[in-house]
Amino acid sequence: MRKKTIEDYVEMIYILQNKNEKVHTNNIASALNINPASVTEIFQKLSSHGYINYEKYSGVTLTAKGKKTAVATKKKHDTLKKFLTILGVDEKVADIDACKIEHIINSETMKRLTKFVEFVHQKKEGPRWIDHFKYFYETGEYVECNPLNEKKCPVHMSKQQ
Amino acid sequence: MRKKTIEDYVEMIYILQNKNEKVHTNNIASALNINPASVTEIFQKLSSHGYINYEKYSGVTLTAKGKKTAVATKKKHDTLKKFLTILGVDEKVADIDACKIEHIINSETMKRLTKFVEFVHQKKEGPRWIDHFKYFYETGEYVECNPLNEKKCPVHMSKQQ
DNA sequence: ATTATAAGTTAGGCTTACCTAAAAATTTAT
DNA sequence: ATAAATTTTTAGGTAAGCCTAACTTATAAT
Repeated sequence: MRKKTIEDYVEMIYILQNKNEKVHTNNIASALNINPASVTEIFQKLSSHGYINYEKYSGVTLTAKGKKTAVATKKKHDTLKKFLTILGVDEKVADIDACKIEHIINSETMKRLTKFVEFVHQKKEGPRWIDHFKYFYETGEYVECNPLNEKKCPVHMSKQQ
Repeated sequence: MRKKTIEDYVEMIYILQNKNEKVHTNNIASALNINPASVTEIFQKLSSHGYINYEKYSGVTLTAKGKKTAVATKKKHDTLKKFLTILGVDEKVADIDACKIEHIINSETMKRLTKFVEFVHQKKEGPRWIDHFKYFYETGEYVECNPLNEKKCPVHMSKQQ
């Protein structure tokens, strides 16, 4: 697997912290599939960078700074996942991709994607064009359609059975 | 800058190869902002993996395998960039992000994005909802609109002045 | 309370992707 | 055709991010 970033670890600590009070090397090690000894090193690094409170042998908790980073990262993750899901990407794949993209994406781009997700969610049933996109994706056929002849439109017909 | 992948190098060799016949260490070194000595090592690695034809002191050319990888990578890059541009991301930013995402994105996700770009480009003026998205992005206001009352719609009105 | 077990840490090692400095090969200028 | 300049390679070094094995501390069982 790819080298993990500080964000990966902080995010995972955040997730685990919401289950148990403190997070221990073994929790992280098994969650991220690395050696507990490596987690100790990572704890030392995260601590020296001010992301966590760390006392030897007693687990860690996030500092304010760490929590801020974690929340921001998780938010990016969730938004990316939603975004990919809107396009029809399988949920598991969307999750994997979100986890990679969240660390490298530019904040401007992220802002656009966030707004896009908001935009799509304005109507609870989602905009009409999404059905058209999915139809295009499945069949390769591009169908023009507007509210007037929706009844005649194969995209929406198939939905109405 | 981020660690470069094999794909980064192969892609860059491909780009430079379309200008000059052969590609030399210095070309890559200055294009990717790394030391020429490092490029020699990279050439050795790429050669041993069958991506390039490499003879000491005489530059490199892509093998069939290398070219295939390069074309595939560049295609991903271009599609990602187009995709982000559709959402309104600044061209330079889109380029930077495309260059990172192209190496990590899942092929299923890539397929969706590719289809999405095709979908949007079916109509040369682009679909109506994009204007609505951009309006939403700028103003925060979500405007419902369909072809019937387009004249009354602030999104399209502002376009018609 | 002592011992066995589990969890966490340290020390030392490996690999990768870079680097610098110096040596070797090639190209250019006279 | 030789010397000078440029390009490329080699050799050796560093930092990051992981590893294993051995040691230390903490926890649980009797």
